[in-house]
Amino acid sequence: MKPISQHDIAEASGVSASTVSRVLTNSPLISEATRQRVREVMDRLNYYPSLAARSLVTQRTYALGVVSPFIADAFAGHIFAGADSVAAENGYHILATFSHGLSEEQDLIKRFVRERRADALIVLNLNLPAEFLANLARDNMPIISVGKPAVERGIPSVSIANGPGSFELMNHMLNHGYRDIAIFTGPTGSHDGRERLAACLGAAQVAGCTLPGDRILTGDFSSGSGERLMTELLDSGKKLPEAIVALNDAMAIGAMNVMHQRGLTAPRDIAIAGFDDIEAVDLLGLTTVRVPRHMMGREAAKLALRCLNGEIPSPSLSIIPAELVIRQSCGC
Amino acid sequence: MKPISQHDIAEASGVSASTVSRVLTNSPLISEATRQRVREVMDRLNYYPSLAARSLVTQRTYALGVVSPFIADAFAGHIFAGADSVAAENGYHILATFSHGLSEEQDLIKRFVRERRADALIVLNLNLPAEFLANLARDNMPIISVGKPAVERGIPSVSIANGPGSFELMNHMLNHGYRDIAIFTGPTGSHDGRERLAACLGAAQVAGCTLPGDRILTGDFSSGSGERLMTELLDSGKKLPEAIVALNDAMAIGAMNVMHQRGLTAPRDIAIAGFDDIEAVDLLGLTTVRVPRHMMGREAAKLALRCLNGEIPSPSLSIIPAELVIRQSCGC
DNA sequence: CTGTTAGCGCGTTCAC
DNA sequence: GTGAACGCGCTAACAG
Repeated sequence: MKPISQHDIAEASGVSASTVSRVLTNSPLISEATRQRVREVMDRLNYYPSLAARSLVTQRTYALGVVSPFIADAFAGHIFAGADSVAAENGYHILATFSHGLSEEQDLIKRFVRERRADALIVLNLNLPAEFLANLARDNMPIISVGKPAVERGIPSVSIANGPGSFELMNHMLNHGYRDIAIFTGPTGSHDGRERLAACLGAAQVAGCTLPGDRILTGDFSSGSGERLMTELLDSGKKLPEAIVALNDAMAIGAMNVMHQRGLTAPRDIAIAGFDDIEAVDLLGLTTVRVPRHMMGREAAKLALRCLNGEIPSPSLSIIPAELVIRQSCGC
Repeated sequence: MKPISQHDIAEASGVSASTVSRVLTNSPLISEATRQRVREVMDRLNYYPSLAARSLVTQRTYALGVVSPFIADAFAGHIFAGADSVAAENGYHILATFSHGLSEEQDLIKRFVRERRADALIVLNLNLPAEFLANLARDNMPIISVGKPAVERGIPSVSIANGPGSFELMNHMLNHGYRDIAIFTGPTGSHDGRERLAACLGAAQVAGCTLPGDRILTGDFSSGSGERLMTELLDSGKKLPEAIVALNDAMAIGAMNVMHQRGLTAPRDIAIAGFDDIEAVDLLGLTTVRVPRHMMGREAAKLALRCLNGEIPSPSLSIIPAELVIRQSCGC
């Protein structure tokens, strides 16, 4: 069954194809009467314009490409959902792709661009070489970074308020009266990790509490490293800290697992907090800082859409507030 | 900067546009020599054919629509990733959308179909009225169901081997020597819940172990209901079961939380197992059954692609094996 | 094997 | 206000 075309509508309503096109594009040069009539016929025949044909002439696909590193699929789901929600509000769709490694990512993007599959790109954990990005710019393809800010490279970005979030979290722990606090950090290369650590240290300092160097333990954001760090702490024979602030939830969970195995519980024996608010931690009662992934997706899509309207001076940074989520593990 | 077109390639390589088209579509009616030459020019000029133009004539978009209920975004991420992996292998892309409620879902799908945004549809938790599906069929849009099988409605489906998975899990618990086992079930309406329960009961029976009615506790797949059920068990004053089989992980986690609060640990005090293998449970050491979401996505995309090649007799069911994942909570 | 011709379904001039 | 003619970039006959 062949789909109905503009031409069919034209015939059925006794006008020309261009008139139908005009009502489709909401052209003002149309009498209300014919507009009504044509609209009716379109409804009755259940007509939608062919995107391919429209794209061909407008050079727009009404799709936003979202490319995510393969690992991040759970994380990505929320970003997609957020982006999709604003996309849908604007007649757009989300073209989702996962990349396995940097070089494949570049190929994917190149295809998106050259095939004109999408009007703009949203890239998670953007990590592309500068010259590659320059080429994209030449192709007139707006690109948005989610997660790691890339504003200095002229790319509108949306990222999390790591600083304020960590500061607030740390403050909360300090307000509980804890003074001997250990911090489980992320890998040294991590942008998020650095920001979070700095803010935690800052909060401690403001509270007149200086953390000795051996209370800053370097992990890698994996739950395994959380387990390792906690084990070291317990096996060191030294005095245990009153509280632990893990710079992400996975490490916090790892730490809690070890505690659990040793018959310790949070916050009774050691208070603990994390960062991210991944699904699991609600169930564990972990106090943490929420990274609103859905909203990040929304924000990214908004930026993308704005770029498409030429509204945005390329460099622009949108910081999503991170909300302290208080559960029981902190001692509350 | 205007994108290069087929025409540009034709000029640059001294042939006609159709020749370029032929090498693009891998037509055999081309001399190896010119093919090489044209290919070279395409590479050099970094040319990719415009999808819109191609779609317009071939009536194919090379996109697979995936629509997921909004709630399932974490779950959906893995399905997307899986579907995308086979899509990519075939030059396809994934158009992802989230629906909020059934009526919006229908609207979304209708647009997909009429605008010809996608060549086939993959629907998660398909729950569409029969007449609606009939219309889709009239529009020649293949549709695949993921999760709930809908084969009886003539729709190719991919779902999980709930039965075998649960049977194996239950067997494992029985092999541990547990005879007094409580089961936390899903909501009565749930397809998955029913299948899992039946298999558990079957396994018990085979082992010559009959579970009394008060050992079948009705939950709703939420962690809250797991907590509630466990609390009831503990507060009942009656003898505790040796083991608990929760028909999904969320309930198992809820139950573990309550145990934890009461100073009990699994498997020491009560052994426990779940179903799904969501991210959280690895960290908790929960024995469970893995639902391979990535593979389900792959399978769905394969089915969709096959439909597009006319290879599939509409009704077809693809059951993804569910793998027992043994951790510590069962007593191992 | 290759070039020429004709649309695919739509938006956009330009006349009327 | 409305219709006719043209072109977006590509594939698919039809000739040669």
